Amino acid sequence: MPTNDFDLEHFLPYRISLLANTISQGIASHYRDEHGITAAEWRVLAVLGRFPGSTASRLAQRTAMDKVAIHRAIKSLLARRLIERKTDRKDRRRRRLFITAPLGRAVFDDIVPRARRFEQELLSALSSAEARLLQGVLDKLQNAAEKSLADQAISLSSEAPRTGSPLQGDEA
Amino acid sequence: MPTNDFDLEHFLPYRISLLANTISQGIASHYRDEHGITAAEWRVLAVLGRFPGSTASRLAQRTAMDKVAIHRAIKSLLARRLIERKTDRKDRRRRRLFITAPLGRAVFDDIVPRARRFEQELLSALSSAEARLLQGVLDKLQNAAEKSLADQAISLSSEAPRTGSPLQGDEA
DNA sequence: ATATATTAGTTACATTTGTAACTATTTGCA
DNA sequence: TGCAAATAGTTACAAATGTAACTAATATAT
Repeated sequence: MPTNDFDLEHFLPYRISLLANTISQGIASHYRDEHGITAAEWRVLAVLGRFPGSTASRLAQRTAMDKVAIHRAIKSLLARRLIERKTDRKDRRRRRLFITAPLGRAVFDDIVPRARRFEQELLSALSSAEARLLQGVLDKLQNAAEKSLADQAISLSSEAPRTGSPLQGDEA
Repeated sequence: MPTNDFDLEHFLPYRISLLANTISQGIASHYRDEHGITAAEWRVLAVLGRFPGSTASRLAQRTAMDKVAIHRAIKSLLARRLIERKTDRKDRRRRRLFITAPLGRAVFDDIVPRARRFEQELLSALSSAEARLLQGVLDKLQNAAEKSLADQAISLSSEAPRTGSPLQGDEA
């Protein structure tokens, strides 16, 4: 029996990918228009605002971007003097990053409220019940997706199957 | 007052983008491993399974991909003889596309159940109440995101502001 | 103490993706 | 009719992204 009744428009992975696409377009223009900031750069700034002195690899963990993407974002932010870099004296491989005093801070303080407003625009489309459930739903979907991904990785590799969880958490 | 309390991990656009990323990795490997199919190619197949004889531009509408992305997917599927192409006699610009009889169909019939299974893995992580709300939530978020995007476009252009809805629907 | 492995960060290259220009065909209309 | 505008599809080029190899510094183990 051939399967003709598959409907892309209601297929959950497609819906989510579409939504993420539309959102990232929206958010990209929010950031870009005023300050020429990409989404990746914005992520770096956001984490540095919260965790000043983070290293590139710490940023990679916290943003789920790989280290090359982080590197590029950092490079561009450094060039525009929105962040600065200090080599750690204990471990000279590490370079700690900080938002610069007047310049980077100004951009950051301008963008954060915009980001919040955009998020509010999205959330205000939902009923309060829906909004309340959303974070939990996203958590669960994220975990399920990661789990499925990990299971596949196991079934494909002839290596010894992993016992633990797929994504090890950060420190503290 | 500087804004230091912005938290990327709970920022809705980030969460959704992260989820979409993880899902698309998962789904990409689902498709790719057996048949060497990309997500774009899968979307084309999915629509052609439902609407045989669609043209490239119709596919672009139905998959929210632009015509160049569609073109590339089609090209690759043609090369592997998973789809075939017939020039419309009424309008010779149009080339109607069809999944090929044994080959394309076999791939399609193999992938659809996998896709469904993956979707089920995701949905089964949710409570029935959450699952029930999800489609509606995604619809609302999608509309809100599109609306915000459209509003921005208006505020940026010096053109006459649009009156209608941002995305015109399909025929039928 | 020294060789080996690991980690941080960077660079180089290949692949993918997006943007714009182009051809062929059809449509609208003076 | 015939000429401008629109549409379908394609191609060419530029920008973004991913993969792998590399350097420097530190940690580990003998």
